[in-house]
Amino acid sequence: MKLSTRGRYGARLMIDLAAHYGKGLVLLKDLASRQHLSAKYLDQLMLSLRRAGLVKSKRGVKGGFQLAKPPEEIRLLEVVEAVEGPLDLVDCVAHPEGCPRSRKCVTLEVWEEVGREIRQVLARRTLADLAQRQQQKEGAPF
Amino acid sequence: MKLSTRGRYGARLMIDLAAHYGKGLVLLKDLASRQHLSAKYLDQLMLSLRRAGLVKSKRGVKGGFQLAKPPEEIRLLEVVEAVEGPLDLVDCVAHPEGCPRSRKCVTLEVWEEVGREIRQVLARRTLADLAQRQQQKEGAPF
DNA sequence: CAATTTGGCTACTAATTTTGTAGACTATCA
DNA sequence: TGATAGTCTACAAAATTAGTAGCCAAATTG
Repeated sequence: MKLSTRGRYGARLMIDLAAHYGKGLVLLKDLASRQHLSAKYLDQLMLSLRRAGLVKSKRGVKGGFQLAKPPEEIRLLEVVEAVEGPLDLVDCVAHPEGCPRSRKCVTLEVWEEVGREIRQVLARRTLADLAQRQQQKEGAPF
Repeated sequence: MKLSTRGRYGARLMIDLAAHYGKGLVLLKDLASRQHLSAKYLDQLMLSLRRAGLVKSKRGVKGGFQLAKPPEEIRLLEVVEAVEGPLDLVDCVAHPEGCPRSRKCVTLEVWEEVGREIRQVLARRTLADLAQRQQQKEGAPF
């Protein structure tokens, strides 16, 4: 019941990109060194984020990454689902037909409800919110 | 971000025990065959549930298991946490001192909030609720 | 156009976690 | 005292996650 590194790193990555929004492209290696993460691994996360339509990239000498839309329009939920896959507590929520018990399963309903709740919390936060809070914290003494 | 089999089986186990509450001890092997699970694996889950004070057991010839308190007083949250451990999305919620970033980490707050929400949903359901719903569903045509 | 930079993508390996099994031990009852 | 049934630790197999390697494709610059 833990978020994997993909979700955690993905969130940090996108908040970083949000902080640089409107200031041109950001290099993957800069992102990696700022966040103390392996560039090669971030590379993979970027693949997912790009395919989900959350970041745009440009290759070659003056290349880099940037958010595909303003940080106000990107919710943390989208980011996490892009890199982690659907946020359900159990697979049978998405594929109830695979389980013969699903029709008579009381716990299934509960797992569904928890999933909805998780998505709601994550959908409340946009990258703009988070980037702003981040900046406030940076300024604080510690 | 999935619940493991421990949480899923644990819930089914306890709902089964709730349905038999007040009717004497239940044998592990009966529990296992009713739920189509390995007795040896359930054995382990029972260990956790007993240590958490949720079930009582008796050894020997007329032994078996039963809930340690009435089903109305056991919440799904207790069951899941007993077999899965603390329901936090990230470890740094429980151990922020291990991460140098924790003080300035904006995502930490979000993960904490999600954790609270998950616990709230699971705390709303008691084993009595679930066992009753279960019985209703059993009776239904399909 | 050739060299260099930077992202795109696939495949693989290593580490970790999850899922289960084996087996020896202990209590209880007839 | 022998059979039954829970207790507990350790181990093994399977699955998932985390991270690396390496080659390809596009853009820029000289």
